Amino acid sequence: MSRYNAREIEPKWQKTWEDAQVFRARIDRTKPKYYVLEMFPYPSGRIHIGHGRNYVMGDVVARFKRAMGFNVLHPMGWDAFGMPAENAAMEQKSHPAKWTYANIETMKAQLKLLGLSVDWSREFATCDPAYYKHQQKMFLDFHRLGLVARKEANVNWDPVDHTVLANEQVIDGRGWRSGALVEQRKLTQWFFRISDMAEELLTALDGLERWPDKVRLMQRNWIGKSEGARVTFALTDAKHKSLEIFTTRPDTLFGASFCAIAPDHPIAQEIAKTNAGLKNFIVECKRHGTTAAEIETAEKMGFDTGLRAKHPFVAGATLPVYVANFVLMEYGLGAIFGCPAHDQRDLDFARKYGLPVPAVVVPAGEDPQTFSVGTEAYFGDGVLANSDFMNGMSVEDAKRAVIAKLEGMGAGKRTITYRLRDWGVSRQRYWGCPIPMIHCASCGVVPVPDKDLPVTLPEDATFDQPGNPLDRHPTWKNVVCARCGKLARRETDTMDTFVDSSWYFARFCDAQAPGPTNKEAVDYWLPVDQYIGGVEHAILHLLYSRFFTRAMRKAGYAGLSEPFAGLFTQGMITHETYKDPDGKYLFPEEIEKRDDIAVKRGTNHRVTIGAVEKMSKSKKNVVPPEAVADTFGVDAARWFMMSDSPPERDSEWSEAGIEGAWRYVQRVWRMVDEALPHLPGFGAAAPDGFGEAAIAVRQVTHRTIAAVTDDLERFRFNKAVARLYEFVNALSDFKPEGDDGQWARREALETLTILMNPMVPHLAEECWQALGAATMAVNAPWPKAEAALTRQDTVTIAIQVNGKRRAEIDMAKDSDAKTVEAAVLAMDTVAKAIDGRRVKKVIIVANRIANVVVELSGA
RNA sequence: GGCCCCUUGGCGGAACUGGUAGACGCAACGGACUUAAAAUCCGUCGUUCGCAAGGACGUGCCGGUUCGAGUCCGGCAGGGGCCACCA
Repeated sequence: MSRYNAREIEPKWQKTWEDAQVFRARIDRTKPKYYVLEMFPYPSGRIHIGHGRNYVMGDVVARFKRAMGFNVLHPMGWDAFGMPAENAAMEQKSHPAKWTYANIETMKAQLKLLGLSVDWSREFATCDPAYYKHQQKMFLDFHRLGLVARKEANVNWDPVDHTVLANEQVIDGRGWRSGALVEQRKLTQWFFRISDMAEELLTALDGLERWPDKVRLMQRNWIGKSEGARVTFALTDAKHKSLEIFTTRPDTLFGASFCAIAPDHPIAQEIAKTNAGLKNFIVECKRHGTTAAEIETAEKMGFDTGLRAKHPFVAGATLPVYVANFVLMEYGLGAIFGCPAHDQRDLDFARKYGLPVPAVVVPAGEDPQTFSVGTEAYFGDGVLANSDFMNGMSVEDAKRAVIAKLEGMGAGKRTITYRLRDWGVSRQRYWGCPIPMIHCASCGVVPVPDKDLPVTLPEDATFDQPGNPLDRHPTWKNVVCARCGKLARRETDTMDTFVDSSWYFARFCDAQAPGPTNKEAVDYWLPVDQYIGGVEHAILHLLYSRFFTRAMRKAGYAGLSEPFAGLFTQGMITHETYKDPDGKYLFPEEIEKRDDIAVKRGTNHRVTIGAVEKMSKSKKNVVPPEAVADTFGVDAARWFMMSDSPPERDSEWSEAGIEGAWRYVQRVWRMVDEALPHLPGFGAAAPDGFGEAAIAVRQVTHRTIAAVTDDLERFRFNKAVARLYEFVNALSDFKPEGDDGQWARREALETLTILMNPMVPHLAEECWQALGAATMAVNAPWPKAEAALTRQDTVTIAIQVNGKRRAEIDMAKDSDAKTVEAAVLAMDTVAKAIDGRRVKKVIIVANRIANVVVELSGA
C-alpha cells in the first residue's frame, strides 16, 4: 500500500498544469463564460493562511464552473500602490517600488503554493506605469466629460500620514490606516462627481440580486437619501435677506421655535468677522471631535446671532437664529429650523436656552389640548394640531399640503438630499498614480495632453521626512504649460489608491490592451460573475467600482454599469492568541499544548491562551502556508478551510481541524489504492445488470452528485464537504461482490474524484491518474446524476399523535392520503398512543408526516 | 441614538418554501489490533428517568399563531455589524 505524500505530489501536479497552460483563458463563443474574481491583494509582505480562504473559495468556484462546461476567467494581480510602501521606505531607507516588488515576488510564490487555477499571464501590478498610464488617460477623459471636479472643500486631513482622506476612509473620526484623529481643513482638491450619480447608484442596487442584502443595505444607508423640503425664511436683517434650510419634517413647521446654522455657514462666517463672541464660539465648536464617545456626551451649544427669521405662515412671528454646534455644513443646506417637540436634539437645545416647545403632532388617543412634551421628543406618527391649515391631517398628508403651500408662495420646494459626498481623490503622497494635470499661472488648470502620458513617478524621490516627496522633489514638478508653453507646475498630488482598484477587473479582460480596455474582451468577460472578498469593502471599494464602471461606460471603455453581477462576502479565519507571562504575543509555533494548558515550546513557562481573533500579524496568531503545506499538504488545508464553517461566517483554524482534513486525504487515497487491483479497466462497459448491493451504491453515488452540485452552486461548501464524507463512509461500508459490484465501485470512485476536485485538486489528479484516466481531472466534465438512480421509491413518514412523534412507517412514494391514513391507524404503536381517545382528524403531508389529532382526555 | 444581523450538544455546524432537531466533522469515552505507542478498525456520545421496552424534557428567555414552531408574529436579554449631532 502506498502512502499519499502531498509534499511530492502537489508540486508535481502544479507543474503539470502550468506546463499544459490549462488555466490560460481565451475568448470562446462556443461556451458560456464565467468570470471569477477574488478581491486582489495588497502586497504587504507575506500572506498567512487567513488570507488563503478568500482565494481558495474563488478557486473552488472556478474549478467547479470549469467542470460544468464554462469558459472560466480567473485572474490575479496586485493592488500595489499605497501608504505602507512609503512608510516602509522611510523606515528602511529604501524605495517603495523595491519594497513592493519584493513583496509581490514572495506573495506570488505563496499563492502558487495553494494550487490556484489562476491565469497568471494576465497578472499586473497597479504601480506599473503600463497600468496607471491608462488610469491617467481615463482621468482626463472623465475630466472632459465633467465627471471630475476641482473644488475647495472641507476635507479630512490625516496629520500622521500627511494626506487628505475620503469620507469613506475616516472611521470614528480617525484615519483608516494611521488611526490618527482627523482634522478638518479647507483645501482645493480633485473630486470624482459620484454624488451626481447618487440616485442611480441607489436604484440600481435593487437589480443586484446576487449581492448580499447586508451589503446593499449598507450602500443604501451610505448614499442616504432623504426626502423633504427646502424652506426659505425671510430675515428681519437688511444685510442678510433670507435663510434657506432643509428639513425632512416640513409638517412640523408650526412647531418651530428657532433656526440654527452651522458654524461654517456663510452667514455665521460673515457675522463672525465683526463679532468676536461668535468668532470665539466657532473656534470652540471646531475643537470638539467626532468620535462616537464625544458625540454621545457633547452638549448642545448655541450662539444667538441676533438675527430673526420670519415664520412663513404666521404673520409677525419671528424665530431667533443661532449658530449651533450640532448643525453640519456638509449635510443639506447647513441650516435647520428647530422643532423641539418632535426632534430630540432640538428639544435638548430648546431646554438649555429656554425656548418654547409647542407640540404640533399628537399621538393617537391623546388630547391635542393637553398633550405636551417633557424631556423626550415625540417623533412618532400622529395627527397635526395647532397647525392652522394642517390641523387634523396625518403626518404624510401634512407634508404634502405644506410643501404645496410653500411652493405656491415661492417660499420653498420639495427636495431630495443625499448623504453621499463627492469622492475626493487627491492624496499628498508619492506612491500613487500621478494626477495628470498642470497648473499654469496664466492658463489655470491644464490637462496633460494624451500624447505626454504616462506622467511617471520620479525614481529619485526622498523618503527621509514626512510630507509629499513629489512636492519637494527639486525638478519633477517643473513643466511647460501644454497650452501657452510657459513654465508651469505639475500637479503633485497622486490619486487615492481606491481609484486603482476601481477598474482592475476590466483590465484583466485584456491586460495587454493598448488602451485602458479592449472593448471586445470587456464585452465578452464582464460583468464579473462571481466576486469574492471581505465585507470590509462593502462601501469603499464596491461603491467606487460601481461609480467608475458607469464613468467608463460614458467614456466608451465599458458597455455596462454594474461590474459585479454576483458578490460573496466571506468570513475571516480566526485563531487563538497566545501571550507569554510578560504579556507579549507569541506565534502558534512558539507554543506547545499539554492537556488543557499551553507552555512556551521547550520550556515550562505557562502561556495564556487568549481570545480567538481574526488572524493578524500584530496579534501573531498567524499560520504560514508553507508550514501547513509541508506537514499536511495544501489539499488538507483547502479541505479544512471549506469544511469547518459556512463560508460567510468566520472560521477558526486549529491544529485538530487540519489534522482531521489530513486524515480525510489519506483515507481517500487508501480507499482508491486498495480498490485498484479489483476494479475493471477505466472506461469498461457496464455489466448487463446490477445486483441489489450494487444498485444501492449507485444510488448513493448519483444522489451525492445531485447534492454536491446543488451545494456548490449555492456556495454551501461546508455542506458539500459533509456530503462527500457521507459518500466516503458509505463506500467504506460497501463490500463489492461480482463484476457488477466492482463496476459500481469504480463508478463511485471516479465520481468521488471529480466531485472533490474543486476542493482538493492535487489529490483528485493523483486518484484520477491511478484510476487509469488518460486526461487530467482538471479537464474532466462534471458528472451527471441519473434520474433513475436519484429517484426515491419509498419514503419514511413520521407519525405524530397530537404533534408528538410516536412512530414512523415506510410507504411507497406519493401514496395517497387515504392509504397512508389507513396504514397509520392500523399500527399498534399508534393505537397505543391514541389510547382509546376519539380521533378528530388526521393530517397527512405527502411523503413527510402524518399527524393524528385526538381529543384531549378530560378536556 | 438610528438601522440591520445573529443566538441549535463539550465545540464548528446540519435541518429545502412551518413537517422525524442535532447530518457531517472535531473533541471525549469504551473496545479490537500492537511488546508498546502512533496509525487504523468497531462502538458510545443533547439532558434526564428506567434493568429493559420505553417515557419525560430540550434550539437564549417570556408570550402568541398553528394539527404541528429551531423556522412565522410580539416582547425581552445577550453578542455582533454598519452609520452616526444627517435635520
